[in-house]
Amino acid sequence: MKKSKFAKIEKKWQQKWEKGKIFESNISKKPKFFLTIPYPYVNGGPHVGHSFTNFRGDVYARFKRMNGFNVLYPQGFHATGQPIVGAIERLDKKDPVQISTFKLFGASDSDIKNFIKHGPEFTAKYWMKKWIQTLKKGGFSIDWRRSFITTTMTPTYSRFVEWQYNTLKKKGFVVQGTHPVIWCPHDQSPTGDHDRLEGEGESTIEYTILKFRLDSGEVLPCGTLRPETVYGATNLWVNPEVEYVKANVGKETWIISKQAAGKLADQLKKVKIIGKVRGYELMGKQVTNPVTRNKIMVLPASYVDPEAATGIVVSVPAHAPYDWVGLRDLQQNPDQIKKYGLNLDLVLKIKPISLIKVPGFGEFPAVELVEKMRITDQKDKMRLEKATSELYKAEFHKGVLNNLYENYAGKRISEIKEVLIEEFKKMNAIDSIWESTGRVVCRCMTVCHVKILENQWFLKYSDPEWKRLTKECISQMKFYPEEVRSQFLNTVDWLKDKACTRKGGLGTPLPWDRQWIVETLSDSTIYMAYYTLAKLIDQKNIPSKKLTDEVFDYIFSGRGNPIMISKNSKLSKEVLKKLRREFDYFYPVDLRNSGKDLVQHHLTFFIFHHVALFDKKYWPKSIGVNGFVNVSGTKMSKSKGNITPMDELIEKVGADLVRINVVADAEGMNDANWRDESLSGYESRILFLMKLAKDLKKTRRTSIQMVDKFLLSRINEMIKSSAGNYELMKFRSASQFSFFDSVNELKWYLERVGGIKNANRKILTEAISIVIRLVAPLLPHLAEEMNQIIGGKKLVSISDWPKMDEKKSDRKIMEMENVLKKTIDDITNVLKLAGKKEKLYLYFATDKELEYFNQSVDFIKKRFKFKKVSTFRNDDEKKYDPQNKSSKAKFGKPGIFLE
RNA sequence: GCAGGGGUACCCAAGUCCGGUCAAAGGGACAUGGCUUAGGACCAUGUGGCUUAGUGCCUUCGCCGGUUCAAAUCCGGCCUCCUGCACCA
Repeated sequence: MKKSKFAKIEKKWQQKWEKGKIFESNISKKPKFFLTIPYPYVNGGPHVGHSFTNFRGDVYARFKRMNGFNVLYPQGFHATGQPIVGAIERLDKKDPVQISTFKLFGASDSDIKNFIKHGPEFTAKYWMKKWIQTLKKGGFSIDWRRSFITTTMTPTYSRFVEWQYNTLKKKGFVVQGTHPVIWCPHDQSPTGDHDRLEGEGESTIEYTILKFRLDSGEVLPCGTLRPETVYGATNLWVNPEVEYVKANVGKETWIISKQAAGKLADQLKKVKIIGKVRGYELMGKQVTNPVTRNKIMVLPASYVDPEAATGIVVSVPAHAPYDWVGLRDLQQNPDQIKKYGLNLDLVLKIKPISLIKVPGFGEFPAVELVEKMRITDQKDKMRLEKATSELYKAEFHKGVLNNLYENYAGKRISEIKEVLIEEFKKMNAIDSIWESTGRVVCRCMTVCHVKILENQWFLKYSDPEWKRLTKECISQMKFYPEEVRSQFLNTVDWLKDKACTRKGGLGTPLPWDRQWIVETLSDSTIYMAYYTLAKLIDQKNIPSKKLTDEVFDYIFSGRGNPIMISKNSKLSKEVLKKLRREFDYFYPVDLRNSGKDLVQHHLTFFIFHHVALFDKKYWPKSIGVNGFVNVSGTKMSKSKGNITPMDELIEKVGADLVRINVVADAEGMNDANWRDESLSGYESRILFLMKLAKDLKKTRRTSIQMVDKFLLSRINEMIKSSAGNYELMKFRSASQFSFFDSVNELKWYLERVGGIKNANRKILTEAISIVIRLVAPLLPHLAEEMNQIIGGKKLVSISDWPKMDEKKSDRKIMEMENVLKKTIDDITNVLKLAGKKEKLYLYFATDKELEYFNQSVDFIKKRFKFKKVSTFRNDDEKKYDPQNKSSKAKFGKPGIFLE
């Protein structure tokens, strides 16, 4: 692989930075600025996808450092939970995808053997080292003394998590409860989106069970999402080919599919199977409708799926396309009726019962829709599904109940559904069963169902007071871009209680119930506070057992008696006070930057936990959010094989080019796009600046001209516009001003003065030195290099941001230069229309323009290769003006005559 | 389904909050000319249409409609793309 031409330069400056310890941040008199980005999960190395968030963090850190802040920019590493454990399991099974992913990031065969041999913690630490190597190569301005890896691998950090949860529990924000989850009966664990072979995005939903009863007292429970249609039930459907079971459910005996029995057993019901019933045995039996008390019949339907709900279905043919088609099929098939020994007359007598009036439909919407869509039989599942969802939606939102409902006639379904369910409950007519919204298959190939977990621990995000505090914090925060604020507020509103513990994977056990481990998103909400302590904890080699809850309470709040606490914890009073001082100096978090996908969970949790655990003065100050990184316009993913490791990229094109190519590509919530073809544009401009810096010694002129003042004016403008955009994390705009516009101004200046020799050394040096500092956050290594070339002694990384000098920013000169540029455009235009000319005559309306242009005659002459250029006031009597062009002259627009 | 953010010329993208100065910054890409032994790099010009000695006009900013002397920008409706939706990092 070809190495970047900047590699040597970058290495050189990285070493100087490290030697000078300039990014190590200690308590000082300067104002501090504390920023963090999420710690990466270490089951692989960094790739371009990480680069956006990471580099944005570093650019901002560098910008703030140059603006007089004592910047703390630390970096930790994350290894809580299942993924790294899963990765090792896959390696063990020789999974080629996992092996190639690790190899992509630079692991060798022997590394991989070691991963399997030494397990997840070893592997996580291996990748942490890789990350640090790459970040150093990228020139990140991180204080490495504060790094750590979660959670139990750093016992002191684990202790910190324990303090966090003990405290949350004391405040009532951690509670125990039950909760439905999608569950794999084989793995005996919840099946999250990422663990699914099939059914990503499916969630849990509660079906109502309508308890129809046989005369014998046994229950035929029907699962439905529309219990309100029970009034229109004409029959039940049972699949004659399926073997059902008879089971004691609570105090009743239910006939249900075998699968349903399994589900109910996982849903807090006592289920005991006591026998079997063949579907066909139920045909023709009479059951009593639990609400209307009407008697209806059990009929056969092949579409009834034993996997779905109870495996028994209530038929409402007027409003359910499936039911109508089932009924129609049966009525047109006397053989079938005979086969199951049903009474032909009774079957033929069944008619749909109309319940709901929907605009656009008559009495029996399902019948109409089936005919309209030409659904031929119950095997036509595609069209039946479509008809069902269409009709259900229409009826739910626009449907109105008819007179069958007595008290509720005329009401909309959407407003009456819950009321009816309550009523049915009181009648002991219903029960419920949980289902997933669609089929979910676990990675282990097992079909999943819903389990109701008991004794799960929850973070009580639903707590109104907690929500209120969080919103109060949000209202005081800054957001970059400001648009995400409403997203945070919305998230706070809809956030419900969240399970915060798990049974498997790496992590910190819940201190009071150690069978549970604090789950990853829940142990990573306030760890920024740990950065402020990490350095001292390492240096003083403080054991975790000395970090008692009392100690943490004192450090984070300042409350408590240090002498007593020191005595109890055996932590020296001096160290205790030092820890407190570190925290108090660096906290709060001034900026947290992250990808936009984290807004709805991590970043919101981050705020929740801070307001719960810390005093107001330690609440976070701002959040920055950015988009993702696409590669050449397509989303990055393992399956597309377009994951580009950051390391490789830095080797190939250099850290600064990678940095600017990502960071300056998009701002706001937009996704950045890695494009190789953009690199040459950056590179050629960088090389131009480098050459200019080297060429400074060739400058000869000492007099000051208008052009010089113009250059300084423009560069001064750039200071302001760059800074404003850097401040708002709008790095694309910042690069526009600091880099592209500045380079264009410098190029224009060189052309105006007629080459480097005719440039004014003092002016040009000043301009370049400003530009170097303006681009330094984006191109830190190359800025250092250029600064050295022009004789700068101090490291740019810790230099002051250039000051905007109002006196040097001369509006009038910029206006004049604009007149000149416009005039040049006009001359170009005329030449194009009129053909080649040799002499130019310009007529000005003001002396000022005349004077300005007189200093630029050589430039104009050279540019158009004129033999002669003459300038006049428009009222000059001695002027040469055969076509009276001087009459066209206005301020800002001189008259032009060419011949 | 719920919530949030988008759709601007060949491509990326600024402009939208605070209507006119917007045929619409900047960057790519392409074309022509210059420079060069050649290639690259660099410089100039051009990239909706017609017109013109430096001008003027018409059409254009997802689609349809509205407000206004005036709309990429304000209002209403529609189409469409992206992100998240929980025990998963």
